[in-house]
Amino acid sequence: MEYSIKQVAEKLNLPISTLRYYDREGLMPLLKRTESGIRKYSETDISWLELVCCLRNTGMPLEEIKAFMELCLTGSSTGEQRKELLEQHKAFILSQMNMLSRSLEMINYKLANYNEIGIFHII
Amino acid sequence: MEYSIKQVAEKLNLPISTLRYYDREGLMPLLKRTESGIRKYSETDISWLELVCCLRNTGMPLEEIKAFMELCLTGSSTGEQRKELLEQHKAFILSQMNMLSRSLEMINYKLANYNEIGIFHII
DNA sequence: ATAAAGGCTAAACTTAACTTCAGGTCAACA
DNA sequence: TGTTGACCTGAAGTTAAGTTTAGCCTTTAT
Repeated sequence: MEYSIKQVAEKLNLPISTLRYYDREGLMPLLKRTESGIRKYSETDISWLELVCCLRNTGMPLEEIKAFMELCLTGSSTGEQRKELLEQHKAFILSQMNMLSRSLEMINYKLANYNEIGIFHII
Repeated sequence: MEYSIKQVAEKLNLPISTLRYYDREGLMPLLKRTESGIRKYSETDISWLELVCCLRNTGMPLEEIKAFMELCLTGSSTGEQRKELLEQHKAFILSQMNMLSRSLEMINYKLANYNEIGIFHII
C-alpha cells in the first residue's frame, strides 16, 4: 500500500509542509516518486517517519536523526554505533523525565500555597 | 544579601547574556540597580529566576512566563488566574512525561532488537 | 594613578525548524 | 475540454530564544 503526502499528513498528524521539509532535508532517502515527481510513501517510509517523530518529539535535533538514518543506510556494520546513539538518547530522555518531575514538584508546591487561604505573596 | 550578575550566572548556571536578555525582555521587573546602573540581584530575584528556569525548562514560552509574572505583580486578586495557569502547565508537563515514556518504550524496543544477534535491518 | 576585570547598551547576528508564497504541473471528472 | 483539487519547486519569510559585537563606563587592586 502506498500513500499520498496528504494521507500521511493525516495519519501522522503532521503538516504537509513538514513532510516536504523532512524530505528536502534528506531525512527520507528511500522515498519514491511517480514518474511525474509525486511522492509515494510506503509502509516502511511511514514507520521511519514514526521513528523520526519519536526522536524529534523527545528533543533530538534533525541533524542527529539524519546521522542515525545514514548509519541505518550504511548497513549492519554500523549496528554498534546506532545502538550507542540510541543509548545516549535514552539517557537524555531519562534526564528530561527527571527534570520534568523535579519541576512538577516545584509547581505542586506553588499550587499547594495557592490553596492555603490567603497565601498569595509575590512569586 | 545581593549578588552581581556574574554570581547569579554561576549560582544558576546560566550565561550572563541570558540574564541580561531576561531582564531586557521584562522578566525581572523588581530587579534593582546601583546608581551607576549595575544590576543587583536580591534573594527574591533569585527565587523568581529559579521559577523562571523551572517553567522555561519544561517548555513554557517566555511570553507566558511574563504573563504569569504580571499576574503576580498585580497582586492577590489574580490568585485564581495564576493557579489556573500553573494547573494548565502542570497538565502540559504531565503530557510531556507521557510522551517521553512512550518514546522511551519505542527506543527500548529498538535497542532490544539490536541486542538480538543479527537483527540489524534498516530502521 | 592606572590597568585589569567586570559591568552596561543597542543593534546585529545566529540557529533550528518550520511555513508561506509565487508560479507552475498533473490527474480526474463533469 | 476545461476546471478543480492535489501536487510540485525554489526562495523568501518567520519565530523563539538567545548570542555576539562594538564601544563605552565603573570598580578594584596594585
